[in-house]
Amino acid sequence: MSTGVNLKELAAELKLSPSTVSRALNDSYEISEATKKKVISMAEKLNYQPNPFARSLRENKSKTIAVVIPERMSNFFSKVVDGIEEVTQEHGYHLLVYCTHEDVDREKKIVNLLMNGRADAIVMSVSSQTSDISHLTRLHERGFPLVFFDRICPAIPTTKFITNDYESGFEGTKHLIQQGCRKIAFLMLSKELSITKERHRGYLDALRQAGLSPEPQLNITCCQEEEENIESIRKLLTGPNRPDGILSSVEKLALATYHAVKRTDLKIPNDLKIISFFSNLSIASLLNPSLTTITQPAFSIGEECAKLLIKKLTKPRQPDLPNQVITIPSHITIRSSTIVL
Amino acid sequence: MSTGVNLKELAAELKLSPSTVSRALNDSYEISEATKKKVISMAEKLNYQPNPFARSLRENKSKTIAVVIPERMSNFFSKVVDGIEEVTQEHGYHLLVYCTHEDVDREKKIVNLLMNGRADAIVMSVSSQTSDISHLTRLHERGFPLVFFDRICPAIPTTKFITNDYESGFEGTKHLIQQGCRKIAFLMLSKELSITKERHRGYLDALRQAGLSPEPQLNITCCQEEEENIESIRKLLTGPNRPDGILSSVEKLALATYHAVKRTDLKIPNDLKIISFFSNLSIASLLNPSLTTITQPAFSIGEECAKLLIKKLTKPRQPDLPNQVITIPSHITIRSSTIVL
DNA sequence: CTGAAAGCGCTTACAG
DNA sequence: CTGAAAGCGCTTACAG
Repeated sequence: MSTGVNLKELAAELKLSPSTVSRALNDSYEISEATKKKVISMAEKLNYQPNPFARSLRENKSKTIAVVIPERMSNFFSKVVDGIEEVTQEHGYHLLVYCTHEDVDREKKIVNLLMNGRADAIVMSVSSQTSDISHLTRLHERGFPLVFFDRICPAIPTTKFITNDYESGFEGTKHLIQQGCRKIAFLMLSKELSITKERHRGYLDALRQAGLSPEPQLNITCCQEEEENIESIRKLLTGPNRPDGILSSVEKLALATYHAVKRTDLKIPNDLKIISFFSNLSIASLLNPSLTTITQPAFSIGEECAKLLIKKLTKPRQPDLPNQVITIPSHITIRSSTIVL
Repeated sequence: MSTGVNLKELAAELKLSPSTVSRALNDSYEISEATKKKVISMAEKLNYQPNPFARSLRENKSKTIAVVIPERMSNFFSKVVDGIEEVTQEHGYHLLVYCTHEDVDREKKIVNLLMNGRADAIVMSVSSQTSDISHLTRLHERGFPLVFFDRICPAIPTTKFITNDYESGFEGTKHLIQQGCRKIAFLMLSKELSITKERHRGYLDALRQAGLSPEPQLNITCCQEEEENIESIRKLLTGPNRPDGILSSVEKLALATYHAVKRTDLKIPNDLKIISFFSNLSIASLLNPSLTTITQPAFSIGEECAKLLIKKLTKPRQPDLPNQVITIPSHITIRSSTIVL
C-alpha cells in the first residue's frame, strides 16, 4: 500500500525542518501561529497522514483498545461493543475485536498475542469455559490495563462492570413464584462464571424465602450446540420432575426453551412460565408468547468501560485501575410468558 | 504498559548479535539449526514478543485488516465478521472492526482514517446512506486493497462478494405469487444500494412474468427508527391499497412487519404472506408464525473475503484485486408465514 | 553462518 | 521560535 507523503517530504515542501513541522502539527506552544497555519494548510493540501506505527513505536502507545468477547451473534455483546466504540472513537482510538467462541484456548492465544503492546488496554468478557485464569493474571501483573464486564474474573484485582445479578436472579425468581410457580428450573451456561453464581444465589434465596426447596435436578448447564440444549430442556420438561417455571440466565437458552416447548404439548405460560436475561427487546416481544425479560444496559456498560479506560490512557500519571466492582442495574419487563390472563 | 524483553536484550542474553537473533526467529535459511534452537528456546524462556509497531514500520505492513460494517446488531454482519476472523486469525492477522451505523459521514471518517496504513486491507459493506463514494474511490485509486461484500459499490473496480440477489428477489416473489399473492409489497432500506436494486429487479420480473402490474405505492423505503418503520408498514397494511404479500429485503423490516401486523386485525399467512432476507434461523422458526426466509451464506462470505485478501497480502507480487463480482447463492426456507394450511 | 550498519517515520531533549 | 541529532525496536542488504 502506498502511503502518501511523509513528514520529511512535507517539511521539504515547506522549507522547514521535520522537527518544526512535527511540533506545528502537534500544536506545540513552541511554534508561532504563523508557522502552524502554514504547516497545517500544506499538510491538508498534500493530504499528509502521520504513520501510526512510527508514532506508536516512538510514543509506546497504540491508540488501540482490544475487545475480547465470547460471541458475536449476541445482541448483548454487540451492543456493548457499540457502546465502547461510541466513546473510544471520539478520542481517536481504534478497536481490535476478538471473539473467543467460548473457547479458553482461543482466549489464551488472543490474550497472549495482546501482551506485545498491540493494544493499550483490553476490555473483556471471559469465555464460559474459562477456569484457568493464569493468562489473565499474567496480563494484569504486567501492569496491562484490563477491564472486565459481565463475565468478570473476580480474582483479578481490577475494575469490573456488572449488572445487579443477585437481585435480578432474586427478583426474576420471585416474580415466577408470585405467578404460581413452585418448581423453577435455572438454566445456565457454566457454573464457573461468577455472574452465573450471583444469579443463582439470588434464585436460591428467593426460593428459600418462599419456603420452596431448591432441587439440583432443576439446574441445567448447557453447551454450545443449540440442538443439544433443546433436547436437554425437552427432556427436563417431559420428565418426572417437570418444572413449571424457568429462569434462564442466558439469552440463547430462552430461545432453546421456546424450541423445546414446541416439541411438547406444553403451553407457555399456562404449563410453563419463563423469564430470561435477554437483550433483544424487539424479538422478545415478537416471541409467542412474548417473553418476560431481564435486560442489562449493554450500551451503557460499553460506554462505562470505555470512559474508564480513556481516562486511564489519556491523562498522565493515572493510578492503576481500582479493584472495584461497578454495578449498573438491569430492568425487568413483564410480558406474556409469565402471566396467565 | 511495560512490554517485556526486546530483541537487543534477548541477543545480549544469548551473546549473539540482534541481526542473528532476528534471523533465527524468522527462520532464515542463513542461520544454523543449532543457533535457531538456542535462540528460540531462550526467546520462549524470556517470553520475548516482537514489538508489532517496529515490525510494521520496518516492513510497511500492519498484519491488520479493517472491517467496516453498517451495523453490529445484525446476525448477518456478525456472522460475516466471524467468517473473516476464522480465516485471518490463522494467518496471524488482527481485525479492526468499525461500525458506520448507516451514516455516510461516519463511513467517510473511518475510511479516511484508514488511509494512513493502519490496516493492510479493508473489507466493507457500505452504509445505506452512501451515495457519494469519493472516499472509496480515492482509497482504491491509491492502490489500497479493498473488498466489498453484500452492500457493494459497483462503480469501484475491485472484487465484490454478493449473493444471487436478482434470483432471490425473483424466486421469493414467485413463491408469494404461487401462494396466491397478487399485491406484493417490497420493503427496502435504500433505493441507492445495488443489492436493493438487484432484488427489486428480480421482484419486478417475477411480477411481470405473472402478468401482475408493479405498483410503486407498494414499495416502502425504511429508515433507522424501528417505531417509524412499524408505523409506515401498519399504514400500508391498513390503507386502501393493502398488500397481500410482502418481500422484505432486510431482516429488521421483517421484524417491523410482524410488529405492524400485531397492531392490525390481519393474520399471517391468511391475510398477509411474508418472506424476508433473514440470517437468524433460530429466531425465524420461533416467530409466530414461523418466517419463510432467504438466507445468505454469511459465514462463507466472510471466509471468502478473507481468503482473497490473505492471498493478496501474504504472497509476493500479487496483482491488484480483480474487478469481478463473485456470487455465493442464498437459499430459501419455506415456513409458515407464506403457507396457508 | 554471523555481525555492523542503515533505515522505516516519527517525537523530543538539547542547543541556539 | 527553529533545527540537528538521537532513538523507539525491528529487518535486511552488505560485508566477511
